[in-house]
Amino acid sequence: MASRNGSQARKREDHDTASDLEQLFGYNLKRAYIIFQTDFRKALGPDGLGPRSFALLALVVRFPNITQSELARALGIERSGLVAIVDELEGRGYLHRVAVPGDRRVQALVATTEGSSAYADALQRVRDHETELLADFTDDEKKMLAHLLQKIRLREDD
Amino acid sequence: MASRNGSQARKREDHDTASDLEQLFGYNLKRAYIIFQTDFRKALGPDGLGPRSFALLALVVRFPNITQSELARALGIERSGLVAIVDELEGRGYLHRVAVPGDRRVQALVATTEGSSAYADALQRVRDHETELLADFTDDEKKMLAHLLQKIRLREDD
DNA sequence: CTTATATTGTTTACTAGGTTAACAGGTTGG
DNA sequence: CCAACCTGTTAACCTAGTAAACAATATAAG
Repeated sequence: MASRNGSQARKREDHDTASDLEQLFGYNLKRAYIIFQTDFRKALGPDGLGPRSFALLALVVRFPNITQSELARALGIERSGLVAIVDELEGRGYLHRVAVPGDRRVQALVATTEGSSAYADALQRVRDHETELLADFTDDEKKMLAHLLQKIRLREDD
Repeated sequence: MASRNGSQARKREDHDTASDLEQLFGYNLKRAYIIFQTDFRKALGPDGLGPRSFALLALVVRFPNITQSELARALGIERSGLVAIVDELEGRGYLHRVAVPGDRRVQALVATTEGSSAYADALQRVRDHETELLADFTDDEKKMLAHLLQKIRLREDD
């Protein structure tokens, strides 16, 4: 039995006992992000692309011959962090590094046909999972959410 | 001269060259979260509390004698992940583990006065940094953002 | 041309923030 | 009394990065 101490009689689950955390945008943003990320993995399966690989492949498919430095800038991460992701995607046969005639430092990235179709398939799954996650949202709410998140991203380079 | 050239000069950032990523909620949520998290650290300094420790301390201050299992549920992480955070906060002298008379398995957590005031200070800094990050947002937009993020969190236990 | 500076991809070591599985000790329901 | 279940904890692991150094290459300045 071991009932709680008298001073601690109120239950944690009560709505009127919310912590400061619930009012903070950063905390709620994080929790929301975790929900999406978890569902992303579920949608693409245990052997499917991870979020990072998916994002990188999206850019390579969209911008053939993009370089790793450009990718790093577009994704907002360091160049060094890209290497492992590119290695993984090359290992799957989804893209390859190709030499660029004018500049021998650069390794441009090009998606294979297998990579393009794997990406198209993954994109559909991701869109479906997002649609389901936001099933309770009206079109206006979705538009508003997209707008507000984009607006936050504008503050990126301050 | 200024009008046409200016808009043509932007290359990758243009709307007509956007990747699919820009339309995905998960990706934008992640980027927004990164922006907040980075600014959080800047606001609290190199030796300040990290986001995890801050969140845990917030709950301990708000709910004295909360247990680690209850914390894990509230924060949405595993019990095992809490140990290091509690150790850190105990090491800083911000809280301590206390035995609970009725149940010898449990170690209830109580914030010290030092912990409470460090938390109050940190909370103020975090609120200020969020205010600044969202300086371009109207009150309606902030309310809407808070509402939408909370709504996403409702899908947590599906 | 030559020298200084910058850029590109890469490796290595490190950090943050978790998870999963196992476990000992303590509690509780049948 | 015993089986099942909680609690905190450790250990090993995973994801997603950063920071610093480096060789090869490219570009700018004198």
